[in-house]
Amino acid sequence: MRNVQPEILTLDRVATPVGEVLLVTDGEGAVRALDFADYEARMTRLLARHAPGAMVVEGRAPEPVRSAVEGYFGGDVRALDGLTVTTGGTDFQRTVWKALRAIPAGETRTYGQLAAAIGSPRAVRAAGLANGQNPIAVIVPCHRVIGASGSLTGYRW
Amino acid sequence: MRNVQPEILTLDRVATPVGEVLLVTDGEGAVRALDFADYEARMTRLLARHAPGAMVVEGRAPEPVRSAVEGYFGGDVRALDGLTVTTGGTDFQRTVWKALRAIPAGETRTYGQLAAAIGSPRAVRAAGLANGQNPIAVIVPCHRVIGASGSLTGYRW
DNA sequence: ACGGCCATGTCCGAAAACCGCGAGACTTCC
DNA sequence: GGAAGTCTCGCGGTTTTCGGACATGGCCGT
Repeated sequence: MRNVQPEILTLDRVATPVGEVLLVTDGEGAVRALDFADYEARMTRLLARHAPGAMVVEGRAPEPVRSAVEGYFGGDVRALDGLTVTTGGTDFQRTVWKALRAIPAGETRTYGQLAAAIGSPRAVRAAGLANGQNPIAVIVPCHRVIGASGSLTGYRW
Repeated sequence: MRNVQPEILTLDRVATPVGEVLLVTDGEGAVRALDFADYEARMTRLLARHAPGAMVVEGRAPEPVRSAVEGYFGGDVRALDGLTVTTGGTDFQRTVWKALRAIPAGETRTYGQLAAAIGSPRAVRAAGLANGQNPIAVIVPCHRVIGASGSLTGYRW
């Protein structure tokens, strides 16, 4: 094989007040990955896992997506809500991420609440893990989840 | 992910004097897999390994390929020589299969000769295994390889 | 002559480790 | 006595590692 033409992903670099972000979109305008430039290695690793064999080329993201990202960092916390995201991962992971996006901006949840929301109240730790595998930082708000005591618990990046 | 549009493969069923054969071709007319209908499960498994995510639809293979297969089973042992095949697998496996196709019709080789031909004289057993992973029966003549003593050794199907 | 051992590359299944947690028991300090 | 901090253990899904098995053949020691 290996003549199967790989999927083409576009990597854009968007300047924001808090630093440069990397924005990866696919041919259909869906966001595939996003992270701060400082964590490029991490993002690349996650992307490789979720889109094996994809070819990443530098380029400009579709305008609506680009505007949304700029708008968010410009102060409009809801600017990202309308974006479509496409992720790989297992069913469990996608379920977790979907639940994450349902958290309104400004609110927080504990890992326990998150686990309960996806129907597996005891899969607390697993939910935390899935949280960390999320390739789309910021849009999928992994930062809105805190420990039961209100602490940050981890978040090592 | 999983909205990556999958590659489309065509599965044709060709009647021959010795039974029905399954013939899988891709959009470029290359043979991707071939086996007798009795071993459909095995072929599907190998295909899944070598072309992950591909979608298989029933249909008619390109006419030149179809004719070649019919011609071979009709008695023309060289009818398959001109076909192009496309396989997945590791480098080692592809090397083995390429060496296999180089064996003229009617001749045989031992596993040792086969291993020597690909430059790893001691990888005898590995060569045998690679032989079994071959998704394209008949065209890639796994049946022209015998044990050093002239026995059939395995070939459990 | 005969039997046993080892090399070689890959796949597969099982098992264990890994984690961005939380509850409950226990200790410590007022 | 009570409140707050600490330790231990189990939760569940995913990833990684490891140990076999396999379509054999040559070499070495008996």
